[in-house]
Amino acid sequence: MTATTTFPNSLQTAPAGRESFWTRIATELAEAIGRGVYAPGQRLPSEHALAEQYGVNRHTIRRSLASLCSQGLVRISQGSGTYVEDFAVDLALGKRTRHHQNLAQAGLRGGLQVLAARTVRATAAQARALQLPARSTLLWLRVLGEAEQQPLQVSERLFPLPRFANLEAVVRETGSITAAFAAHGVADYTRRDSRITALMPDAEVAAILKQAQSRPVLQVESVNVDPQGVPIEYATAWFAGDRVKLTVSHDEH
Amino acid sequence: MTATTTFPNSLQTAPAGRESFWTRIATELAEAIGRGVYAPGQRLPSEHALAEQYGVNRHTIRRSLASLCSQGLVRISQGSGTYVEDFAVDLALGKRTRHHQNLAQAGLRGGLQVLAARTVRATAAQARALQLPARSTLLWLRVLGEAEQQPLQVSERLFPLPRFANLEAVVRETGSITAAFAAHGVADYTRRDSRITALMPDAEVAAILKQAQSRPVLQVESVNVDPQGVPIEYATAWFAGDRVKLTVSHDEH
DNA sequence: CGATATTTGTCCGTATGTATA
DNA sequence: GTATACATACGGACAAATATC
Repeated sequence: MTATTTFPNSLQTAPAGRESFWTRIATELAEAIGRGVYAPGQRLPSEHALAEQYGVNRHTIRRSLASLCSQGLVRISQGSGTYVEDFAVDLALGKRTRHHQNLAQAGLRGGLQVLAARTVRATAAQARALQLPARSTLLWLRVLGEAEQQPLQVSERLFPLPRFANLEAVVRETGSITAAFAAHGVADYTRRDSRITALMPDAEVAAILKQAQSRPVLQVESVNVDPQGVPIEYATAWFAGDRVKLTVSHDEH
Repeated sequence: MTATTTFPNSLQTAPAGRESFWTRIATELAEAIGRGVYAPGQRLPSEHALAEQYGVNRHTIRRSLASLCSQGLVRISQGSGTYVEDFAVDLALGKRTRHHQNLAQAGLRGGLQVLAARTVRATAAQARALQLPARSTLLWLRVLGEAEQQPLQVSERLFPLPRFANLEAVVRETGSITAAFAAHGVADYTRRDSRITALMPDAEVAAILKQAQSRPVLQVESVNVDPQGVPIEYATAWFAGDRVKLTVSHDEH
C-alpha cells in the first residue's frame, strides 16, 4: 500500500505519450530486486497483492511479471508464487576449471578483462603457496570476469615472473588465461585445491561487481599447477554471491 | 574500556570456587571475536593494553591468549601483535565428507545436535533431488554442528521416510549422521555434489550460529547417496562465514 | 491421506487511446 | 474525417497447481 501514489487510480488507461503501466511496474520491480528489496529466492507478493499495491488490474501485473520472467529475473510457479531467481550462473569448480568453458556450459558469452597489472614482491603466504623463495618477483593481475555484460567475478592473480613475463599482453589480447599459459609453453594445467569462504566485499570489489556492499561475495583461493606439479598461479577470486553458485562434483575417483 | 566492570579490581586472586581469570578472559575474548568485535585478520589490542583493560597482570592476558592460540582463534606474532585468525576451522569438502572426521582432522572436538525434527511432504525440488515421487513423506531434521562449544554450521536435512524411520533417535543418541545411517543398514555413503553460495542469514540462522545478521554465511546444498547410488539425504547447510573455510581438494581422479 | 485456502494460468468480454490506410 | 488494426487496461469467472492444516 505504499507505492500506490505513483499510479493515479483516476487515470486507468496508459498515459498519453509515456510508457505503459506494465513497463513502468516491471522496471520498478527489477530495480527493487537489484537493490535487494526482494532477495534472491524470496517470493514476490502475489499478483493480487501487487495489483492492489500498484492500483492496477491483476492482468497488468501479470504482463510485468511475464516480462521479468523472460528476462530471467524471476521464476513463476503456478500455485506457489513468483520467486526472484536465485542465481544466473552455475559455475563448476573442479580440477580443470576454465572460465570460458564454464560460461559456454551455462550457455553464456563472456570473457576475462585485465583491469590492472604490475610487478610485486611475494609475501610470505604467497611465496609458500607458489613454492618460491620469499620476496620473489611476481606478476600481479587484477582480472574481471563477465558474462552477458554482467560482472561475475573479480580476481587477483599472481604468476612467477621470469617465466610468465609476457603473460599480461596475451591475456589482454585473448581474454583467456588458458591461452596465455599456452603461449608460455603450458599446454595444460590443473587446479590443486580451492579454499572457499563467504565474506562482505570492500567498496572496491563491490563497485567492480556492481553490487551493493551489503551483499556477500564468495571468496575462492586457488593454486594452479602445471603438468609437472609446479605452481604457476596463485589466485584469489571474488564472486558475486547473488549471481553465482559454485557446483563441486564429487563423481570422480 | 567497556567490559572492565566484570572484573573487580579489588580482588586480584582467582575467585574462590569459580573459574580462573584467564579462562574467563579467554572466553570473553572468544565471544568478542565471535560477535565480530574483533574482525578476522584484525590485530587485537596489545597484551599491555588488554592487561590494563581487564585490570589484570600482563601474564594473565598471555595465558588467555595462549589458550586462544591453541584453539586456533588467534595467531601470535612476536614483535608484531596478536591477530584474529581468519578462520578457526578449515573443513574439507569431498566425496566422503564426515562432520566428526573433519573436526578431528582440524584437532577439534564437537558433534551434531538435533534442534528440531518433524515429518514433511517433499516439495517438487526436494523430490527431484531425492529421486522420489512428489509429495513423498520425508523426515526433516534441523541439526547444529559445533566445534569447541562454538556453532559452526546449522543444517536442514531431509531423509526418505519409510526407510529411515528411526534416524532421529539414533542421531540424538550418537550425535552422528554416519552412525545413524549405519544403524539403518547404510554402511557407507558418498556425497554426489555440492552447490555452494554466499548469502546473508535470516534472523533464525544468525541466532543459531551466534553471529551478527550482517555477517555472511556459506550455504552448501548437497545430496548423499548410498553405495547403490540411491539418494538417502538432501541437505542444506549454513556455515558461519567468519569461522569456516571450505577446502575442495582436486587431487583425486 | 483428505479437505480447504492460496496462487498462478487461461479464458471470456468490454472499453479506450494510438497508429495507419 | 472515417475505418481499421493494434496495444493497453479493467472486470470477472473458472481451472490447475501448490500450500496448509
